[in-house]
Amino acid sequence: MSLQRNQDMSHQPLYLQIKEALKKQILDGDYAPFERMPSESQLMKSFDVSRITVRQSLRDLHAEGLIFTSQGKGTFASKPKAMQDVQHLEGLSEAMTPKGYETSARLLSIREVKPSKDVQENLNINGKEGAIEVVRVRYLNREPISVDTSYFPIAVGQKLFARDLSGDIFPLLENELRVPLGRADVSLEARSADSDTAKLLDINVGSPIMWVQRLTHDSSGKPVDYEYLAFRGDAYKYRFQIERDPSRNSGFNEVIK
Amino acid sequence: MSLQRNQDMSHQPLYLQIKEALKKQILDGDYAPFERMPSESQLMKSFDVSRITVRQSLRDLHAEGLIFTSQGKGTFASKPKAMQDVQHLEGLSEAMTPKGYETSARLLSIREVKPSKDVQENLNINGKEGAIEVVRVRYLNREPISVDTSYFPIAVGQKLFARDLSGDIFPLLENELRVPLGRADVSLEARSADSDTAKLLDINVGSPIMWVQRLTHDSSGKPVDYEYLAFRGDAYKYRFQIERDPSRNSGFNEVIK
DNA sequence: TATTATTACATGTTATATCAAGTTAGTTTC
DNA sequence: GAAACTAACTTGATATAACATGTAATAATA
Repeated sequence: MSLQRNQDMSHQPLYLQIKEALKKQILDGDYAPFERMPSESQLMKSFDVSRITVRQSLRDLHAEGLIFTSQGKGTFASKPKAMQDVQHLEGLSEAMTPKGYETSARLLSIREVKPSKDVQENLNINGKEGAIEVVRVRYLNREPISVDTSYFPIAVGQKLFARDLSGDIFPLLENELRVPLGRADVSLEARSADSDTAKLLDINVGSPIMWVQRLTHDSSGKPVDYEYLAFRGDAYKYRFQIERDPSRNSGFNEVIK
Repeated sequence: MSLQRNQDMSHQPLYLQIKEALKKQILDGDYAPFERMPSESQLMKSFDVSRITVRQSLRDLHAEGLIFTSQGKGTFASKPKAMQDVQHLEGLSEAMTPKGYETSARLLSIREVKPSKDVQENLNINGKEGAIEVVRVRYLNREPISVDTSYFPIAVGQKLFARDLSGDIFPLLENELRVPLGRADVSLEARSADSDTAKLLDINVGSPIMWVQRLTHDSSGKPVDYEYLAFRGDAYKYRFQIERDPSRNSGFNEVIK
């Protein structure tokens, strides 16, 4: 296994490279659920790194739930997480498209920018690469309801310059640019509108807005779109259903033995 | 600072002892949010351990969201945000406890009331029946983060009078009152704090709050708890993942983006 | 044969030591 | 005075080393 070592720029830490390599193997099914993985000393040899570096990789994988360890026994691939149902999606789309209303978008700007720390971390790019920023205002029945600020990696984002961005970007990505979309991480919080946002949304400064951060990945798990969505508080409601988790178990050590 | 070292049995690893000591300091408010904490070398001296041990403690605290670091600058106490997962139905303290936060609740009132239209419809009771109203302020790390107003049908609610309501109500319902919980309907929106809420949450009137309505059913589908949760906007974040449904090309992609 | 040591190997914990890289404040230089 | 340099911090990454502790298979023993 060859790692990109510290000779020039543009390299990731060894432990991250190892983590990604192992992660890929697990996700590719090279290790079946509950199958034992190579021991730390084996990994040290095959990657030619110290134990600390190996353990740092394993710790990250553990934190992501991809592996678990058992002292004296070894390290094992986890059972892959069950897919979430799609009920959330239904709730969100329902909130977004009340029947009989039309949505549209107005493009404010599209340009290459030096990405902020937050954008860098989420898109997994370094500060030297640029990112493509797209700012739009979205309307529901002629009324502004959100300001969307999206960041794309250069490779993907450059293709957007020549496209019509007055509609939806996701179908454009999927159908025209052939970027298969996968998981998205979303967070919601209530904030106050700053003056720019307030002006665009036609509300008073300080009015409540729903602040949404969403990181969308392609089907291989690579980030393709990180965005901030500022929704007018009085025009946005997020509905969904959740199930009580009946299994309150702890730890998988029992499973092995 | 004296640590229990490896002389006999019944001791915890040094890094865990250090982690707990620092955690206590943070939760006790010895370090204000965003305040710089002692550097790694200072911690090495004061605890008389190696840097690796200190860093292991800090890594755990970081994973729990209690601190954040900035290379070259230092390590800082976080302003903790309550985060809940949408996948499962759980109360706040259930969600937060495994992440290293301390939660508590203060009971403001519990009484029988004539239910509002909204409560009647959601609990599926008529205006002649009463309902039990429980109002509480919930705290995270000693700071108020939400005002919870819950309504229960008489049958369930009466049993709550004799109970300790300073913790989470869900486990109480399930374990002590033997009410098996099932699905819940939830909605989130951003609102402004009214004067009562603002006073209880120690924020200014008009500050953004996350307004949550939640209707919880038992496992047979009968409503058992309808509640309004007013979260401080700066202390609450709702986070979840969604999967793209490959079988359907419409869905959330088109709607949102 | 059944039990007990032994041994080999697994992860867990901790120490010491470098070098890299980001930040800050002071000092020098132009 | 402003810009550049430097020194002294900070956290980040990585190597080598040792011992503790848990597990499993094998060998020795009762």
